[in-house]
Amino acid sequence: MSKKQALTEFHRGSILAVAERLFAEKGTERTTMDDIAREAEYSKATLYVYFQSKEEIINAILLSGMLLLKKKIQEAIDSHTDWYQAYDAVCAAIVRFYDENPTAYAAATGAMPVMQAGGEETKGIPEIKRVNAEIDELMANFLVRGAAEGAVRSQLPPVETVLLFWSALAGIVRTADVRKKYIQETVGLSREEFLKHGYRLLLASLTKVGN
Amino acid sequence: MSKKQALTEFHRGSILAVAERLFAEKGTERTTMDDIAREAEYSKATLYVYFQSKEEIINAILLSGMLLLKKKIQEAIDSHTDWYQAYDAVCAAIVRFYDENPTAYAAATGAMPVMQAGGEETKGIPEIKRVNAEIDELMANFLVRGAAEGAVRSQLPPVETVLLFWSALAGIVRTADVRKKYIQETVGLSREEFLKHGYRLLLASLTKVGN
Amino acid sequence: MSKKQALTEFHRGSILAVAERLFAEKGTERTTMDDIAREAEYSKATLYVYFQSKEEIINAILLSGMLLLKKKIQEAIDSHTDWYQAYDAVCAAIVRFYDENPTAYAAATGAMPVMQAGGEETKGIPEIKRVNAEIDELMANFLVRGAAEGAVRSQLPPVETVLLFWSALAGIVRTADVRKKYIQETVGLSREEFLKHGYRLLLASLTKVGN
Amino acid sequence: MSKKQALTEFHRGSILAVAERLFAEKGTERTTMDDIAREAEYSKATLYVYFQSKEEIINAILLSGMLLLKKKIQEAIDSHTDWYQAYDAVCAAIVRFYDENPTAYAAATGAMPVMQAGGEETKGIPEIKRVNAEIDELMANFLVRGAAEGAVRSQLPPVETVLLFWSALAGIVRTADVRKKYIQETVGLSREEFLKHGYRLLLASLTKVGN
DNA sequence: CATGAATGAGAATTCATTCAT
DNA sequence: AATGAATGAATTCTCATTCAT
Repeated sequence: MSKKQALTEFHRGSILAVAERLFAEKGTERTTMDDIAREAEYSKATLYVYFQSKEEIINAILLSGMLLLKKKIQEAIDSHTDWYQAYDAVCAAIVRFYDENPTAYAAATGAMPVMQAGGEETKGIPEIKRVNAEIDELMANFLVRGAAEGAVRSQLPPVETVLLFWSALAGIVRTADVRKKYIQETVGLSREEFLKHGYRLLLASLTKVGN
Repeated sequence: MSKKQALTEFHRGSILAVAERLFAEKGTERTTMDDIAREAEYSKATLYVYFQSKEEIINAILLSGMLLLKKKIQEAIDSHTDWYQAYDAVCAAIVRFYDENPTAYAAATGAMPVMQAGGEETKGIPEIKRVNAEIDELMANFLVRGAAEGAVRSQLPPVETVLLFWSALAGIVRTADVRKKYIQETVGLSREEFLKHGYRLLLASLTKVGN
Repeated sequence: MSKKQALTEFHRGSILAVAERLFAEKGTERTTMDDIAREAEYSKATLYVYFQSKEEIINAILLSGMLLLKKKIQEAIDSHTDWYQAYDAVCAAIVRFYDENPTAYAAATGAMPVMQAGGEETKGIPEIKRVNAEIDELMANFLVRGAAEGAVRSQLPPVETVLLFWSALAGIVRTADVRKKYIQETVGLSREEFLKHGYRLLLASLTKVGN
Repeated sequence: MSKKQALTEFHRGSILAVAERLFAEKGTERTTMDDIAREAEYSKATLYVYFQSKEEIINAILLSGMLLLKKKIQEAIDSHTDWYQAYDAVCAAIVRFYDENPTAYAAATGAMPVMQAGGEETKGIPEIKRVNAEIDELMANFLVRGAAEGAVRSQLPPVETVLLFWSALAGIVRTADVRKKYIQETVGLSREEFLKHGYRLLLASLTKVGN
């Protein structure tokens, strides 16, 4: 990559980092280009040098986030030969990802609509959907491996189960964050403990015997 | 309630009904006061006679939605003496509620932030939180009943498990809707089937033996 | 017309009057909604209460201008039984119109493109074109009358001749205005004299014998 | 001219050629410096090496256009000894010029304001005006020649008549272009035929006997 | 000389909210 | 109570111009 390209990537990255943070804090809708410009310490016009529109910024965050998520999950899967340990690693990776990329996570789990009302699929959307599907596939294979190792109930259809597991986990992760204070007050668990219990509970639904 | 109060309630109700529908269609952010006024056939200024702000309209919808949800869940719990049948009824009620009150559901499951960034808790928020807690309690008791009847693993701490179950189900319901098309294409299940499989899977995590 | 409608018309009229003046001074492109709002002493948002867009303001000016022009020409035609006198009256009316409605005049003579680049004919454009055609017809009939009275060379095809005459006159009127100073300096004629000579010259091209 | 100057002229010419084309396509206002830079394959900043501002580019186009026009008219005048034939050649040259240099033509005929609202005459404007006057003179002499040859009514004051003729022709040329479709539909004439009829009609106003 | 990069100053349009009647 | 009218404050996006290298 040339020096010029590297610099461009650097600026795009700075902008995306700020945007990701602001989106996480206030949502994409309530985050204005002015906000991003101010925090990123660029002029508003400069934003438009690096991105064609606000939507492109959002999509860039979603896409890079999804790619990262895929990578993290893959690494977690490969990290342990023991399926149960790998399962924990995968869940932990997902939680960590949520912490660092809430906006992308929202899109990955369908909590944010990825297509515009306009109807025409905007630039970048197809890639996002593709990576989304690749993640599903990754997880489905992981389930198949679990079944092969005797850990997972073999009568569960992998793809469907992945979608269910994935959405259930997404719900738990989201709740653990949004209602953190409430959880602490009512059941006295830190977010991390709550999440751990959460994916243990989900594990029970996948495995042969109550865990 | 005096005649005047009744009339006021009528108008508030008309407005809320329209707002709920529009929020469901376009989201709260993209629904304007103009939209609501036009569809409800009031002048925009009149909206401000019955509600102090757009936010109050949103909160009113959330609150009434939560109250309704609580009622529906209570009814479902009471509908069957058999715990397993009651479980199905509860899940079905929740899904139905999501269809009819997506905005309130989003708030009930934490998918929508209920408090303003401003810091000061706006009017109505405490009530919403209270009802939210009451629903959790209702469900916790239902779990306890399940344990008493031998259906639910007794070592599960009820309140915590409810929160987990609740958030997992919320995730599944949301995904089933948002990714309906994707689910149909990849696993060939209708939304209803997918949801049914979903709460059966979650049931397995609660009960003693794989179901 | 109700009082309300009358008031609305009043406001629309005020806005249009200011816009017409600014368009005349700086052109439609360089006149901003801010300019119009400031001069008309409304807030910018109020402009959007009375007109859906800047384009609607422009079109409204064009249409009302064209209607007025048509009326003035009709009146001029009817003002004298003698064709030559009526001819002078028509030319004078057109000149006067140019003074008062330069923007509409520009559109009427094709000096301003009436359709948007977008392709889709925007609201109001068809009416404008229709009135434009009606004016051409009016003038063609006037020529026919001139021929019947023996004033105009009868071998001239009326519609075509009107288009030519009309565009030639438009050119003269425009030049008389834009190059007023230059004309004064080089030939020592006031704009009015220059114009009078202009339409006398054009008359010569229409009539049997050099005039 | 030094080699350096020649190179500079080359670059200025490249830029102006592109700008002229774009101005013709979209108008000066809607053509951006970015557009020009992209098409001319220079960086935007380089444009400012060769021209102080967008306005200077516009003026340079106007000036070179006017010079070209003057040359073409001169050639047309000299092309035939017969005045009537020369007249046709002049008109044809003007029409051709319009096709190739619409922006300059607009300025030459006053359809585009040549001076800025700012008041201070920008660089290049005086030259433009001078050439404009020279063209007028050229044409006036041509008229005088016509009178001497007995073709043109001798009582017509040459300079004034040139201005009138010139503006009338400008109007016809412009209309023939802008309303081409309308003309085709209503009188069934191609633009070329319409224009020919146009300058024949104008000829009648100049000559002794109806033509 | 040539240019990549950056931006200040707008531009049209939107929307929640207020207020006189 | 009900509302027509008005608007301040944003919002996304654009563009001519500058400047360090």
